[in-house]
Amino acid sequence: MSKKREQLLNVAEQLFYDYGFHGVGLKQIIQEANVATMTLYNHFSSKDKLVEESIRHREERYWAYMGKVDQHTDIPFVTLAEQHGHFLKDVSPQGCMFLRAIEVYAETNPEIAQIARDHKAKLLRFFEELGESIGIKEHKDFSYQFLLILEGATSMTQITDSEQATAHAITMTKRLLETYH
Amino acid sequence: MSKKREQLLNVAEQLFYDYGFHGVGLKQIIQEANVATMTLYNHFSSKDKLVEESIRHREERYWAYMGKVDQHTDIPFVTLAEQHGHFLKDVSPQGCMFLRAIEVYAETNPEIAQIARDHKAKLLRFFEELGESIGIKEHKDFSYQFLLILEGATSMTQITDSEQATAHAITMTKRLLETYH
DNA sequence: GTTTAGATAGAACGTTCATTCTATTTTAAA
DNA sequence: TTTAAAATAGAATGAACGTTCTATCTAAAC
Repeated sequence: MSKKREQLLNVAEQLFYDYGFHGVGLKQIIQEANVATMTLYNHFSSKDKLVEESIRHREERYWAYMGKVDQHTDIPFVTLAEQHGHFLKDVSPQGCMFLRAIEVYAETNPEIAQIARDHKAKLLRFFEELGESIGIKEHKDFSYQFLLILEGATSMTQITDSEQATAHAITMTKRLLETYH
Repeated sequence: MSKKREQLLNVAEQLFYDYGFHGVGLKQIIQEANVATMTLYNHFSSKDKLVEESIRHREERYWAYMGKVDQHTDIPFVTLAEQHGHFLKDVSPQGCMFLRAIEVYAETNPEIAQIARDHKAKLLRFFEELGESIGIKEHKDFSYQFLLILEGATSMTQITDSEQATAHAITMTKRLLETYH
């Protein structure tokens, strides 16, 4: 993978997250990435394509936190809640970039919105399969409610702080496990 | 209150919600509200002021759902979860406008971000006082987790649908009440 | 009937936007 | 060392942006 391309994706992901997809111009991205205009257009055919790739880029970062959890522990879901909390603290203290993409592009660029939706669907399926594999009763309901807790923690991070949000999410996850185990 | 002003606020709130604050131009708002450019500027001194008032406008609509709940019931929190669900279905099926305002304006217009934050703080305080008044143990923890459930339901509405999200939120609220009652 | 305030349409302003073009320079492989 | 590809700075384009201006018109209030 090209070095310039990587720089562009890192800068774009950060700026899009901080100021919103429509709140950042390509000029700013180009400047902060130390890249020429045509370098951007050689790697990405349009701003919307750059948005697309930025979302995929963040998806990989999220799975770097969640995908490596040891699934053979007794309590992988508590660890997953903790990892989600680390992601909130390190990367995503101001809400969820995927949900924002759905909001902003649902009506204007369905392709982008779908990428974000697919990510959430994949996450839910991941929880369902993991829940089933460790013998959780009604693993579909359990997974839905577990994801609801994580999404709630993401939002609460915007209102209070990630530590508090994560601590409560972990408490709630433990109670959820008691209910469905 | 002026009729034109009300038209502007209704249209602006809807368009800002559907396409994002930066995704809508004043031209579109003016056209859909059937109003002249200068009429908008006579009522609101800038686009940012219109954004501000649109957020306050939506705040009133939210309290119209949540503020009228009979607080002398045994189970006002279940009713509040239901009302939140109605708000999601009727008004807010695509995420939370207040959180989006915080995200987009945190760095560029702190005044707008603060209005949205104040709304969430007020909501949390409302739950805390209500929880204390009906004798809930550790009413602060309870209220935080209740709000986390509602925020989670708002996000899950974007991923699945409001009916499913609300049903799970009510189930979780009932369990939360068992824990803290 | 006259006055006063508000609303109208639409042009104009200066800025920013995404995108394209050009011409030069750097980089890396052959 | 030659060659081809990639990256550069920066100007040019046309559209959209928020905002202001102008000049006409409507509608009550006196």
